[in-house]
Amino acid sequence: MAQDDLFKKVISHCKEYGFIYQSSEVYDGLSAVYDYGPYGSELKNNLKQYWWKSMVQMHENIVGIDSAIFMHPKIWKASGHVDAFNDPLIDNKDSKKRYRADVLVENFMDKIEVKINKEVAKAKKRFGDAFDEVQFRSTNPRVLANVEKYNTIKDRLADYMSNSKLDELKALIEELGIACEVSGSKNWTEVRQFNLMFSTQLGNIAGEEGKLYLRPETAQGIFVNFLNVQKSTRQKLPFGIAQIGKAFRNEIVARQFIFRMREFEQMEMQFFVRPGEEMKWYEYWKDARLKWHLALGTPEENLRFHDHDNLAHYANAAADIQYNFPFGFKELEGIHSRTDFDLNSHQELSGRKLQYFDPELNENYVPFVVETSIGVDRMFLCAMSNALVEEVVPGTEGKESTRVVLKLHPALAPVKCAVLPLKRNDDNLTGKARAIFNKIKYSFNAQYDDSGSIGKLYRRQDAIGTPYCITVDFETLEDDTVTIRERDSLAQERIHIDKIEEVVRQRIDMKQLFVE
RNA sequence: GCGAGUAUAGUUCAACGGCAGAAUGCCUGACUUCCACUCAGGGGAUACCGGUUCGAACCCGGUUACUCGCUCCA
Repeated sequence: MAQDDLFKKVISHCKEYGFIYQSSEVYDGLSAVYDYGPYGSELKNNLKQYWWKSMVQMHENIVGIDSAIFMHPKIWKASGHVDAFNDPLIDNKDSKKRYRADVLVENFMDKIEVKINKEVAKAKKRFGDAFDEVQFRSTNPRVLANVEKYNTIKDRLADYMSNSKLDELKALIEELGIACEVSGSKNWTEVRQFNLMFSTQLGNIAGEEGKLYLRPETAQGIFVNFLNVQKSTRQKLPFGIAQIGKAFRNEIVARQFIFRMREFEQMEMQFFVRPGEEMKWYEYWKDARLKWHLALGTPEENLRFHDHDNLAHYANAAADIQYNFPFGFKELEGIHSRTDFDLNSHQELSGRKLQYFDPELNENYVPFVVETSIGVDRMFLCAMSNALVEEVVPGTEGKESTRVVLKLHPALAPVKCAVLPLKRNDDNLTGKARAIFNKIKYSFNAQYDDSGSIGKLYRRQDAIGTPYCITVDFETLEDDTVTIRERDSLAQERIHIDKIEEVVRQRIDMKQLFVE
């Protein structure tokens, strides 16, 4: 399948088979918000369960929490989200290129600086050894004028930025005659503020609300609970705290289906380590997280590491695990060495000590943090893009037919097993099949279906990724055996009714993902 | 957010400014001994709001959503 073709097919398959719907569709939808349907929520839950098991249950030194979405507003001050994600943006109407307004001004200031230095260099050449640079800088009228200009701009920019004077920022850009690099024109839109965080209010009396943010990441809920968790679970460093939860971000451009949504779900783990040991653990988690993806059967060639060049304000090393989505290699998961930035900030702003007493070193310190952070929805999209296949299979009377099949790992599949009567108009067969379904439904998610020919029923189950189909035929009525059909190989095996639960349970067991 | 394009049954596509149709899927029944069989019947759509016109799915304006470009990230 061609790549962009695949993307369209994934989206329509998700809708058609009840995995994902556009939010508020009857009202024409809500931009960049999606709802998970019956099979989608099963798959999503299975992904979360796989992550939780592998992180929390498989590590004695990792525990899980579930912190609230609402948090004290100061948390976002401390984390840097209030300041770092409030970029003033401006568009050039001719080139359609978008810039950060403050960066435009800063670039202009850089040019002035270059001019000054050129002037100095020129004079140096002219005067030779006798040149006194300090004196020249403090007396040359052209240099002085430019320094004056530079400082004025710097002060004004600082004023406009810290006081959100967007109109004046635009006026400054026009006054300086800054032109777009691409179009060369000075045809600018208004400067607009980009707010990363959604705000809401606490308190139910109008006018008395306190401003509150919906969390833009789950990590801060872990940081502010660091000591609570450490003390109540008696953990010693290194140890980790994991959390799965919703986060909210206003995106400038939110697109590409569920890849970038305004409301999304994160699976994050913050691993607290002794300062100086963070790079060792950073490498450890990079490796561990890649293995997690490979265990699911995600092809190695579709996964790669991508090291960040521009580090976020809190990190000293950062890498992405990228997946080859239908629209190219994009970030699926991030592994960040977050230093002690977050705990330190919270310690400063709250005035509470957030330190660990290390009995080995006999000293207190603020731990360093290595974070693994993966988007559930991106993982969902990865699993779906990876699994959706169209293939030619032998059909009736030797004719070939195509089938659409979701080759999800059995442990992730929304429905584990379908029970299908070979003929639907025979009460003995349907009755027997229903009885089998009613027996196995307690063990795992199963389905009963008799509304079509056996071939059609198989195809339906293929389309939602059901790994096993139990077919009840006339032989079943005689000796209580059924055929169990495997989704990917189409192989059929005859087993006794009493063995169904055991056989299926063993093949869908998540345990097999943890065996090295 | 800006620009360009798109919007008709669940899906894929038709319909001159003049009765909105097909295929497929779905539901019901019949038939069928292992990979979308066949037959009969049924339900189902012009994204939304307004304008032009005797008459609008079709022309015009606006809104919304989606796709593609420009930025950021899980």
